[in-house]
Amino acid sequence: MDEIAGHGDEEGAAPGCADALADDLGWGLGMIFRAYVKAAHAAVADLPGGPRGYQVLSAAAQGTVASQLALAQHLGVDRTVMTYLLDDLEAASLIERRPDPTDRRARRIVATPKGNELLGSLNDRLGAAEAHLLAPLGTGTGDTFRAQVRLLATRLDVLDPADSPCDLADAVDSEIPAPRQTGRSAPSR
Amino acid sequence: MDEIAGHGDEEGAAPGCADALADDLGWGLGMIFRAYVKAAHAAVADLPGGPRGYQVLSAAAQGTVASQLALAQHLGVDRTVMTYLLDDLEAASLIERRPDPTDRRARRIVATPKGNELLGSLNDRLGAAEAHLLAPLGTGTGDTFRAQVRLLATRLDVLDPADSPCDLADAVDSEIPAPRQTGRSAPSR
DNA sequence: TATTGTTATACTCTATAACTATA
DNA sequence: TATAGTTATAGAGTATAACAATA
Repeated sequence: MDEIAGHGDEEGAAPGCADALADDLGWGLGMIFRAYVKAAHAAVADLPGGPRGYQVLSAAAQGTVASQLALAQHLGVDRTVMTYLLDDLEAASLIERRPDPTDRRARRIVATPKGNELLGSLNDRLGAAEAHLLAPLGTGTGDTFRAQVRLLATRLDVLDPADSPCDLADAVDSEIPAPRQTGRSAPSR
Repeated sequence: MDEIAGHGDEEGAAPGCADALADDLGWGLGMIFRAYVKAAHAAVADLPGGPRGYQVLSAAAQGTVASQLALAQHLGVDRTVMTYLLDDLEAASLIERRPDPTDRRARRIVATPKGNELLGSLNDRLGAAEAHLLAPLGTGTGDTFRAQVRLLATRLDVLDPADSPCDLADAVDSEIPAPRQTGRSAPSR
């Protein structure tokens, strides 16, 4: 897509901090998302593809990935990006591309034993990083926040019908033609 | 920073959708953030800089922007990016760079009358877009979510002391040397 | 003819390094 | 010497278009 990602700040934070940006949902989401990506990137360390490589590996370990395209759409990336991502993960012997017996064009993505083993430690490290990120909310509110994020992410399709998140497990047993959407909001310049 | 941004999906969402990715905080945050950026981009339409241009304009309208650097750090972008951003906004007569009487190196960023006027309608449109995004949560939970996002975003500094969000208003009256942080977590490859 | 996956190319955005002027 | 702002360059990441294999 486009922007909203950067790096560090300086110090001198005030407790009150009553500026308009703090009331801006976009600013808050950007701050949190940026902090998460930073923490997640450190947590997965040398995993090919960074945090997104983890998402691919995690999905592959479930054995429900019908095709590269379905996985790419589920993660919200282009299918060409998925090719590079899988190339790196396969080169690291973490996942495998297996031919789909019902469609020789498609490739099922499965995790290797090595991939499953690594996934275990990655889950632990990412879980710790997430807990650290949500620490300011406290335990109870942190769980509430997680639930809200999950609910919101899985219900985004009611806003934009072309953006539905849950097509992974479904696409396995039901092959939907999926009309390709190409419309984009015009950029600034 | 780096990745996690893409585009559309296909349809066929199941209500249950019980896959591991939905439990992944990073996946959820990515989905929400991506949807927000998409909606915000459409809401601000032809504003130079897109959603980030709005954040700059919003901060400028407050009259508390001590310098371009302070604003850049507050928004989490590089100071070089801020130059381009302000160039475009100034060319559109939405903001002005005024010399700081106390430091002839720094530039105060203020919104022009035209910028303030535009900001009003942008606030309306963005507010509607945000409400639409949070609609699946319901009114009460939506406000709770907003509050949690705000709280989390303004308390991220307890995690990484080098990343504090509230240095905008403070930097106006107290000039802090601010040791430049250059350390970065090593990327995958 | 349409779709999956791959490859090559171009574009956008970001990061790094200079440079000027001030302090 | 250090900092604010600018500019130029290089790099990472992404999107677009073409292609081969299959449906």
